Amino acid sequence: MKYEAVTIKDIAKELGLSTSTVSRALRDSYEISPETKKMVLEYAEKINYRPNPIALSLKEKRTRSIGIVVAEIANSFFSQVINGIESIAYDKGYNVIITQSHESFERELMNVQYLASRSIDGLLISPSSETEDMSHLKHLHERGFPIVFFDRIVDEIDTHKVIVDSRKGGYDATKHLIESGYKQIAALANVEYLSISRDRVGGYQAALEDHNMKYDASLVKHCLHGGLVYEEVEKALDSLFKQKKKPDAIFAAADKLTTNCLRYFKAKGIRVPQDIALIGFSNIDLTELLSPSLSVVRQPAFEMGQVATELLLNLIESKRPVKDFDTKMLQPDLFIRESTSRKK
Amino acid sequence: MKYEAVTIKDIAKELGLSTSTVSRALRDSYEISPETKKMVLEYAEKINYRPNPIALSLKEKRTRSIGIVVAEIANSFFSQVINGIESIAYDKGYNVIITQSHESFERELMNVQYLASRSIDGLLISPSSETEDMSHLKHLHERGFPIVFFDRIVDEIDTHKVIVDSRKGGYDATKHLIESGYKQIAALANVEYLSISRDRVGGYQAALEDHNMKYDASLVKHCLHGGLVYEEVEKALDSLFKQKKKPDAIFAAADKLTTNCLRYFKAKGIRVPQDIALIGFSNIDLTELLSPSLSVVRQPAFEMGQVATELLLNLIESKRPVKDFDTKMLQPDLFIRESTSRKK
DNA sequence: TTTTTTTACGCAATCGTTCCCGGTAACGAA
DNA sequence: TTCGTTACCGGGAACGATTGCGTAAAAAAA
Repeated sequence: MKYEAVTIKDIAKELGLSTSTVSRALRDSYEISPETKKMVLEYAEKINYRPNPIALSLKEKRTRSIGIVVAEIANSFFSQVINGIESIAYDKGYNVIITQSHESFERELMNVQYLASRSIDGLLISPSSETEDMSHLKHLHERGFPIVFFDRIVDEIDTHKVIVDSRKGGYDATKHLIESGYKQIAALANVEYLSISRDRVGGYQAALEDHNMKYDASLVKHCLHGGLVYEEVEKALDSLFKQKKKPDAIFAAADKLTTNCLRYFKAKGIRVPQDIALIGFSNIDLTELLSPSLSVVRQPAFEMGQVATELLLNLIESKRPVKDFDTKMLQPDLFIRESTSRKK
Repeated sequence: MKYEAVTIKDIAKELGLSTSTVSRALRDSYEISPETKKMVLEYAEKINYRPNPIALSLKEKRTRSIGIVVAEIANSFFSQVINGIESIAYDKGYNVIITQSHESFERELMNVQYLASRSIDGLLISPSSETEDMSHLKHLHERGFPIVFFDRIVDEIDTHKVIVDSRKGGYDATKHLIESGYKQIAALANVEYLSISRDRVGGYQAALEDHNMKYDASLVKHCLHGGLVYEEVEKALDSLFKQKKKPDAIFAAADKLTTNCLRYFKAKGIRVPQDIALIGFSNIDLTELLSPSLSVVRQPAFEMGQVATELLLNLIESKRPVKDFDTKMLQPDLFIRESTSRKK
């Protein structure tokens, strides 16, 4: 079924004018007489004329739309980021195209390829946990395509980046556990090569050392899909609990890891915080309704989306190639609730 | 900063061919000699040529992309629907553009206008709770623009629709409350003119009557934004608890209503299910981790997205105007947990 | 050898819009 | 009368890709 829209030609034909005149009348050019303008404008209104953005894009070599690649929109953190992105983009007249990698490198590649082949003016991306090879993004960046990274960043590509002080988040969470009396603190993180994993675990390690507690690598487990699949969390926790010195607290360094820990404890009849304490990165807005209510490190997701978008639009609208790039760092918030009550 | 992509012209110039020849070589036309083909293909590969989808769209009058309008992607139900949509769309080579109305009519209008002005081939929409006037969609539909409604449908527009048997969902939830011994069952719903509200409350009413319990309109409250803002839920519950016959159970007819009820009870120190039972429509995957774990009516969101997309693609790819429209009805699932334990 | 067919490619129109050049009236001034 | 100005408007190229049609050269058939 084809849908035929009205074009500038239809107006020109009906009114006995040329397309140039109609175009100019619609754009309120000084070269067109007031009467002609009025006539064109009224007729355009009458037949509900809308300029074809596709044709405009072709001519202007810009689409006034930006692309987003996130792991999962179902993840509260990402949906909050997206809301932040939208809030700025719409203000500036940009449209937003959202795609999901589902933590798959292949999907990410597909999405980036599609988006980049001229249907967007710039890209906001938080790479999938599977993504080690960055050449797809590197190529684009080298050819001057505007890219801004948020949350998960890549050292080898020099462009604007927006991150949360993950190290501080990990540090504060761990410090809180230590000060609440926990002694065997395990950490659960996303894959190692991901920037946020390194930093969050780095903060965890620093907090331990600052409090004269030994860092034990066997207490740190990594999950390939960031907890997206329950089984990987189950496996990690199983192995933790099989060790001779069982953990009495867990620091989970990602949203899905945190909730899947809780799911695991519930399934196994392990009580939180009596048997084990739990704190994690999470942006879900139900953490205080959980059983027990969850202590979390919360990221300023909405703000992150806003900042990233502003940076990207700067890149897009800059006249000259940008060579100086910023990395903005936002601060996480620590929320203390029942899941890390002081150890008795 | 402008990003210059490689075009077919660059290849033609470099190889001393015409653009037609290059185009045909790339599309593997029989009219081109094997040697020329090889040469073109290799050079295209070398400079990483990608056809410009904008130019193709202009010529073919189709963009191979579909638009989505939902209230909130942060809502689990919608993000699951979107995943269902994507799963089908990508298989068929369609791209997906997601927009959010945030339950605002104005935002919905903006999004639909943008999407429809020729940048998408079809529309999947679940109108905002504020939307009473459907003329923006009606106009499009009358001009043959493919639209499929899901979840929230509109009687006055005759096109494909995908819904969940909301009446059955409301009926089953209410029946479960009755059979668990609750006597004063209140209902909290989205705005009245929304199809799903009518049906869910309709099911609630039918269940009461089938069990010889009087339907009391004062026990049914509506929230303009479907519980998106906590205050409207607070107000509705306040007024319910001020009545002389206080409810001993609540049936919440939307995701946000359900969780905000829980939030309210927690804030007021009202125990669930001892003081009041709670059951609601919800698609969040944390309901069993809540305190108490939540009895819910769950909708087959992913499947709904798949079915809606299949219907839409049928419309788009149909040669002749479609006059016969389907309304597919999917079945909800009832999950019984602690929040509706039998009354003592 | 001549005619026909096949092969392999180029020309130009097309999609909807903008914008650089022109062009032509009308009018006033010289 | 003639030139210059201003006010309006149209022709046509351009953006990138596809495609119907035309055609030269080569190959095959007569």
